[in-house]
Amino acid sequence: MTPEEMKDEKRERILEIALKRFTHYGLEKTTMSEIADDLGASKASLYYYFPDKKGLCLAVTEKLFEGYFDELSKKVKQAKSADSALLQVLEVRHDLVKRYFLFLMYFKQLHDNKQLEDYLDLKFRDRENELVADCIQEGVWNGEYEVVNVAEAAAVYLDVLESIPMLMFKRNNYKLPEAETFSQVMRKTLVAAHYIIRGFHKTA
Amino acid sequence: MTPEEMKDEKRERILEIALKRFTHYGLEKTTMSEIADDLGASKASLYYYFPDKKGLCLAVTEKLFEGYFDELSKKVKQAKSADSALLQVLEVRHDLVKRYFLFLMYFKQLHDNKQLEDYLDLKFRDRENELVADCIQEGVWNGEYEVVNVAEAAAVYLDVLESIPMLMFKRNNYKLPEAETFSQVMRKTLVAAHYIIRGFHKTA
DNA sequence: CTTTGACTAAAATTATCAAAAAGTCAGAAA
DNA sequence: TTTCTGACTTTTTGATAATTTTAGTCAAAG
Repeated sequence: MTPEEMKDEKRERILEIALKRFTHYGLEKTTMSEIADDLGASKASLYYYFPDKKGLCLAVTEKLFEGYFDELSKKVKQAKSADSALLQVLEVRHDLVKRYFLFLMYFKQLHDNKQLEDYLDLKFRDRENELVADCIQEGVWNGEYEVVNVAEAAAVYLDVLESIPMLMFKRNNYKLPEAETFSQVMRKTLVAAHYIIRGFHKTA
Repeated sequence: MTPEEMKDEKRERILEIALKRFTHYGLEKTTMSEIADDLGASKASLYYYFPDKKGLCLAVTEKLFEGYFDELSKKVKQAKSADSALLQVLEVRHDLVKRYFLFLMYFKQLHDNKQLEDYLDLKFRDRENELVADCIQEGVWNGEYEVVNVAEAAAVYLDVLESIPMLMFKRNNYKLPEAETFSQVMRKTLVAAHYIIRGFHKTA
């Protein structure tokens, strides 16, 4: 194993450990010292692998989203129809939110930084939009759908998938959700998605 | 004029004055003394007409929503089709949010009280749901729509109308929106409503 | 090249206290 | 009797300062 590979591997270990903490306690309740302790090393050594806490968080985020998009692309490719592809998007997305709720929730405070926001919009939202737009475009081509502005339709679909959970969590007074809450969110979102998708279909 | 009517009229004046302050400065930036000054009376006299600040806020809220529902019912009754009725709901709702944004926004902090939340859910959300359900039911009866669970469909429609603006305000970092932001919100919500409504229609 | 303990700087937390606001009440005014 | 008020108490809020925690640095060691 080359030194370069050693270093990458250690970076990966740090990312895994950090993700665990972030998932369980959230960003702001995780200190660099705790991550270092979990790693069995000193805090200072973390700064050898990452420039600062923000950099570490960003790397964790990217790793998480890469995994998300891998899963998403796989599921969408397997789908037999545009309808089922769009429902797959809903499902994979829901799994992500359920699993990494705390991490994703306290995301914002990491990004009081305009630059980072833009970066993530590009990397995350745009990519998701394109993927969904492809699903809808596919539906249009095979005659399943009748949609004039495909990009707009994709954006709306994703906006609803994002906003309905927000609404539900608000109605839950922003408390940490129980399993029951998540399944309510899933149900609501599914119904909304159902009608939106029906709206993509050809009308009578 | 009976003494009872005199009292009611004064109550109304207080409500109007309070609503003005709440609209302009929000709930927490409005003191009872300021309202009293606007009224040209002493703060203590307010407590003759309302039990406490919460009670006053609640009365203002109810008055506001009564006006909202009056407007809403009128517009919905005038609508020529279920589609246009549902779009009227969107429009009247948008006007309300735009006009009383500050007041509606800082609503939550008034209602750290479970009891009040429930009360408002009953009085406000349920009533809105019923009204929209009637629109959709009408559409089903006249052959415009094909919707199995009308109450569920109504709930989804209103959830989308509520959640898309939330999402947009979040993306605006919860800053006080400019006029331009409101029109973006309106546009987004309109597109979402468009597809949901299309989803209510009979499919090919 | 990697790691660390000991360090500094910055941020978050808590404690304190004065000012502001909510809310009360005995009694005046109508 | 009904409506209103000035003077009052209690509660909340906000600013500031003291304290602790955490991020981040660095010279030196392995």
